[in-house]
Amino acid sequence: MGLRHAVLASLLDEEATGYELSKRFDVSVADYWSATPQQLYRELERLESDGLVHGRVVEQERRPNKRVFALTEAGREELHIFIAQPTRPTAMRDDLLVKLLAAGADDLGAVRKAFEERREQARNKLARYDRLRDRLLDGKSETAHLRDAKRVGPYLTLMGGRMYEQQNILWCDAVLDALDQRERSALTPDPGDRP
Amino acid sequence: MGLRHAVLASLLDEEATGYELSKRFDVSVADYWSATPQQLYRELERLESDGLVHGRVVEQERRPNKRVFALTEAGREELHIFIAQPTRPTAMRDDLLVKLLAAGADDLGAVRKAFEERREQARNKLARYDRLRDRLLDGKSETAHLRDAKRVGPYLTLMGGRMYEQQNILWCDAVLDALDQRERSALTPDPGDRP
DNA sequence: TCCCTATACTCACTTTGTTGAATAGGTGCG
DNA sequence: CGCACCTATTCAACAAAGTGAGTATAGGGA
Repeated sequence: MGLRHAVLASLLDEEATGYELSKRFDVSVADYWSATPQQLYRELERLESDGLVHGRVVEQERRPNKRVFALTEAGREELHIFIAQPTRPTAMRDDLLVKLLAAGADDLGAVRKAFEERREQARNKLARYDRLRDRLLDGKSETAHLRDAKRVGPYLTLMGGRMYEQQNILWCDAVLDALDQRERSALTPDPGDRP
Repeated sequence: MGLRHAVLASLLDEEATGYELSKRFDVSVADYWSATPQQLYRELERLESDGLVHGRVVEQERRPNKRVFALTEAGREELHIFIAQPTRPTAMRDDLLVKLLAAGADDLGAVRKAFEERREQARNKLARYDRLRDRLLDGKSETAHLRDAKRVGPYLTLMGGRMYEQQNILWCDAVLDALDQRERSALTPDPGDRP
């Protein structure tokens, strides 16, 4: 039931069409959730049949008609209930971990490449988060924002993503360092080594 | 195809029955992957019919017979191929993020509770990782281990998990601090505030 | 003796996520 | 003018992951 609540949360700020949501979940919300258009349209239909969102058709002249979905009272209530329920622990499920775990001597090159890519991605995300953060704070201080903003969630989740990517970069650095060390000690004709 | 490779990687060190794997994936490998027994039995069957693992029945006297699965050459090859393939970026998909994002003024108590729980879980995991680390290093230094060990994956993934949990704790601290600030500024009769 | 836990596995089902394509008008560019 | 891309959605089929219950045997403790 993950996507369900992610969609509801995404509709908290403003109503949206399936298409708009697919943009958010492809780029913006994808920071911590992703979904294809198909999933979103399906989820929206289910949410509507459960009465948690309400869609109205907006006729457009020069574009296909669209259905704009908004949260209902029941939808807001559902979010309250969801928030109050126990959170089950999340596993990482990152392919990169599996690759590193499984890597033998032959794979170190490929693993290095994978980690360099990951580090690059993490750096890009971090930069994006920093831009989003600046926009969100809009010149004000963090303290002021946390005091005055209607909802603190958007800022604090952003900080969560930011810290996650920073840690990610550090981990990639550590792994790449370790691989370097390996390579060097494999190359040097190691004099005093145990067979 | 996530579980598939996680299972293969788990069989790299030693063969196992579905039951044993379910233990690993419930506790140990669950550090970064989790699966129910049913998933594992199904996955093992698929892997066997694809020739990536091979199971042999071990007759037991005082226990039900069991099937012990081991990697085949094709299984090892599959892991090499997997490692060399591009890694697709992983989304976080953490309910806690959605909860925080969606939280309004009424939900701050519930959110606080959720974050305190998460922090506690993270601390426990961290402690477990530290124990595993000590066992893995077995008195040797990190440098020595990285130089001499057959595979560096187990240690480096452990360090990844460790860093992840440390960052998790810091994030929980930050969020809980922010919620505290909120509460205080909501309680104090704020004199010079904009309506 | 009875119940609980551990071993070892299976069946049936639902929910999620992924892939590929079809439809259909509009905008911008060279 | 044609071609690629953007808006906006739908259909069909499948693969992967998760849920819940059930079966059977054995050992240990109250």
